[in-house]
Formats: sequence, structure tokens, C-alpha cells
Amino acid sequence: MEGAVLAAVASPRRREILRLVWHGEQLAGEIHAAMPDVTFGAVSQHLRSLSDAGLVAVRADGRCRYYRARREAFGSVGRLLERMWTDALRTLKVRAELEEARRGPRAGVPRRK
Amino acid sequence: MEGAVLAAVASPRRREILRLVWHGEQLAGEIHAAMPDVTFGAVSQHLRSLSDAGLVAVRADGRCRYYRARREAFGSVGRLLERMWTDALRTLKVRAELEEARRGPRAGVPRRK
DNA sequence: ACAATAGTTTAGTTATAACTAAACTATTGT
DNA sequence: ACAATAGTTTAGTTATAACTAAACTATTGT
Repeated sequence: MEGAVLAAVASPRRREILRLVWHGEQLAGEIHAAMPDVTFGAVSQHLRSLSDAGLVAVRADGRCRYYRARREAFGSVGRLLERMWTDALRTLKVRAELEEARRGPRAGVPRRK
Repeated sequence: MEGAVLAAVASPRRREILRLVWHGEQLAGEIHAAMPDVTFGAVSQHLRSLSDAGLVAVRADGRCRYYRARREAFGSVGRLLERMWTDALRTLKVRAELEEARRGPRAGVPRRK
């Protein structure tokens, strides 16, 4: 049973999708828009496999489909994913700050003593 | 970085190997002996990929190689794996008990009232 | 009724992981 | 020096996951 969770989150693409639907609903189209390097069909297939594994829930409204993560289905892996995402954000932020420092301090950008 | 851990433990075969080396060293040959449906070469390749990912450590002694899990490298996934294994054991035990009950109660097998 | 929109599914391809068979390295015992 | 043992590595195959292109379903607006 947990083997399915591990198999699902082993894929970077599916982790990318899960991150988008982790804290709330997203339209299938919004999810696809966030990853322009693959076709809508590919995204739809990943959504289906996540849905089949019980890791996301779908809500239909007209011709739209809203997806959200079923966080309770992830157990301890959920916390791992969250940590991966926040760590990645922090890394990006640190890189941006280094880049800014490299260009030299500028007026109008106050800095802590 | 954690993506590598997820990729590694997504494979049932590698989880099987990790279970064997989780609580202590095992010879490569012992590991192979526990999974007779694959060749020694295949086991050796999995051991190498686990080793490259930093998830197992090797100790050489003569022509023998002792492998053990580097449990500290697994983070929260370690607890998940342990839970999977103990759950699997409990399931086996429950099945064995059901099987025994199916064959009917026997003398010499005391039973709780 | 028809065109547009939102998404899914299917058939087929491509990339990759898992595996085998066999050659290979290194160590040990005689 | 040579055979046996323990394991690794390589080249090639097989199974499977990820993907594309295109056909398809269902809903909405005119």
C-alpha cells in the first residue's frame, strides 16, 4: 500500500504536480500551464495515476476539473515533500541574494548592519 | 538530494535489500541468497546504486564485502520503511493465525478465553 | 445546430530502469 | 603456479514509465 505512495512521489514530474495542488485546488489547465514543456495529455495522465493511487481528489464543475492533494494519504512522506519544497525555495532565495551581492550594493536597497 | 532517496526506495527490490542490511551487516552473497530469483550481478548493481546514493556503506574483508544501511541518510523515510516492514510481518502473522484457526482448534494449543 | 473550450483517452514512440550472461578482478588455499 | 571463491563490471536485452500526436467526450455560448 505505501509502496504506491513511494512509486508516485519518486517521479519529479508528479512531485511538481503535487506541489501545485498541495495547499488548494488547481484546474487541470492551470497545472498544465505551470509546466509548458509537456503536453496537456501527459499532465492528464499523471493526474489520473495520482488519482488512481488515491493521492489526489477531483471535483468537476462544468467542463473544468479541480484537483487537490489528499494530504492525509501521504503519511510521513507528506512532511518530507513539504521539507523538500521549502528547502528548494530557501535555496533559490539564497542564490538570488548572492547574485544581488555580486552586482554590488546599491543605494535604495537598505541592508541590515 | 532527497529526490535520490525517494528514487532509491521506490524500487521493491532495493527495499528488499535495505531490509536485509537495515539492522546490521550482511555479505553480498547472503543478500543474493535471500533473493534467488535474480542473478548475483543484478544484486551487485543494486548495491552499487545504493552505495552511490550514500544509502549503504561497504566494508571489505578479504574477498568479502559487508554491506549495511546508513540509516541516518534516510531521514523520515527510514521510519516509513520500518513501518512498512513491521506491518508486513504483522500481516503474515495474522494470516498464519487465521490459517491455524481454519484447521480447527487442537489440544496443546492453549487459547485465551 | 454548431463552434469553442476543457479535459481525457488511445495508439504508438522514446527514454530509462531492471535484468541476464559472460568476462573480469581480487583474494585465498593448496 | 593454479584452482576455487566472492564479488564487480560490461554489453546487450527486456520490461516499463514517460511522453507525443491525434482522436475523442462533455459542456458551454451563440
